Amino acid sequence: MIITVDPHDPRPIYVQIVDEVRRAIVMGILPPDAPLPSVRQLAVQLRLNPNTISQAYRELERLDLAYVRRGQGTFARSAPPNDAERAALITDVAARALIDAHRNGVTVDELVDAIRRATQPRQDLAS
Amino acid sequence: MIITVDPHDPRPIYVQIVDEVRRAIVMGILPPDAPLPSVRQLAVQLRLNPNTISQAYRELERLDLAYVRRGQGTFARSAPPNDAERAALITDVAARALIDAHRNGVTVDELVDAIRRATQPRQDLAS
Amino acid sequence: MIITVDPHDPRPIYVQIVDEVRRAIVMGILPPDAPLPSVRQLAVQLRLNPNTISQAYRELERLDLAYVRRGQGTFARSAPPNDAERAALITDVAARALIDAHRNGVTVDELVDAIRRATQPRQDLAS
Amino acid sequence: MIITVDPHDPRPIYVQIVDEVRRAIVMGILPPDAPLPSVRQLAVQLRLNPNTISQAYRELERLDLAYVRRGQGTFARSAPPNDAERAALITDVAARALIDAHRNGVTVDELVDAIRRATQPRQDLAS
DNA sequence: GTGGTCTAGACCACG
DNA sequence: GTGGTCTAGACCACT
Repeated sequence: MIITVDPHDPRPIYVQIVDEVRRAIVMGILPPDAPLPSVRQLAVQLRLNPNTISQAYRELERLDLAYVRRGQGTFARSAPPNDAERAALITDVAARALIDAHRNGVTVDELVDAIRRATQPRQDLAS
Repeated sequence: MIITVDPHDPRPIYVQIVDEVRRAIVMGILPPDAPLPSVRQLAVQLRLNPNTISQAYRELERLDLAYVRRGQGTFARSAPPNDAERAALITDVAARALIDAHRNGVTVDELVDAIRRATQPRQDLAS
Repeated sequence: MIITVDPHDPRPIYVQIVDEVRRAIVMGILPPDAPLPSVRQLAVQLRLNPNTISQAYRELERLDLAYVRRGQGTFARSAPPNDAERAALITDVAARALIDAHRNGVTVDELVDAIRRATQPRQDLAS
Repeated sequence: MIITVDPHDPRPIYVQIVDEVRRAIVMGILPPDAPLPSVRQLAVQLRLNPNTISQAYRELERLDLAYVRRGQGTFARSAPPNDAERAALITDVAARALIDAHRNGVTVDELVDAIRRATQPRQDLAS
């Protein structure tokens, strides 16, 4: 289980951790009851204060994505969604993006182009 | 020119104002040199602290979307639709969509597909 | 609005604060949208670290009993329950106490006596 | 003698064990000098770390509810039903009820009334 | 070993 | 002024 944080990311660090772990759980990379890295271990690995990790884990518990067993650690809770749930989720994400685009006067093509550009930043520079 | 803010919106109030005005300018609703509402007038209308409006207008000036004429007020920039500004706006929208997708374990391809599907609901089946 | 904490209480301090504020809100002492004491102010008053107050307020927000307005402060949210809700609440509390008592082999009379004793600790010592 | 623990119970595991055994002893289910299950046996049965059972038994000894005979095991105290212990247990139950009531803005009188009402559902209306 | 609580103190964004 | 985030470091309870 690899978790990374980016200090240049505008999201608070603890939110970045929440998002990373959420993704791992939602996608089934972390199956139910799988142990998350311990607070201290992750703090050392990411060179962060344990409190920051703790805050992230507390948030995950609040989101019902993880649970704590005293003296044992933190564990993943929810099962990955089935195909129908996943399809609905994808549609939701797309819908939110479209609303955001529309609100800002951005066309669909511009949005898709920008997404492509952001995720395939470098083409072949050679030749 | 109608500006609204939503206290439930997670964006800071002043950012909401910036976004509203930016959109109006970028989309041509506010033509070059058109006067923006005065700080005091807008503060009364939105029931906000004038400082908040000021902060938004300062940000608009910083973004080169407006300019101040002492004693006269704030005006939309006369420059041609600011391409750089528009590009930044598009990039922002794309970035938000990508964060949302990543958060939910949705891949870029799935996101783009869903956007396309949502906006081209009907497809010509003929040759 | 008076809030007190007792270091001898086994509950964590932040939980004590949550309980005090919750009670004030639930009982209508703090009407909807009434401002809670600011984090710093309460920290000074209770001689606690602001982080501890913050943790309590975050929990209140999680419980949907308070909300935060950036730069303005924290405010009470829910309205006091009506009579029927209140009666149901009281019945629930009593039911939980009875279950607890039964589980521990404590009779109803013993429970009531102990409650009376705990809340009227000193009778007239004179005469 | 059946002992169960519930991982969802907010009480620490070892406290749950103490409470179960305490109740059995206080209520006379475990007569004086009756042997408690061995640490290892109970650990296997409850799928717990033997250290946890040990901690519970140590607490029981501290509470003067059990005693250890080296090489033989742990036994219920022979003393007459421990009045002091029982009183402490009753006080604990009452204290929990009071915290719960206070948390929910329920007064002591309301709590006692509700308890009485719940346990004396029918009342003689005759003379 | 695990997570939970608390203190002290810093810096930031917001209104 | 407000709350939010983060660091550093301490002590505690639990397994």
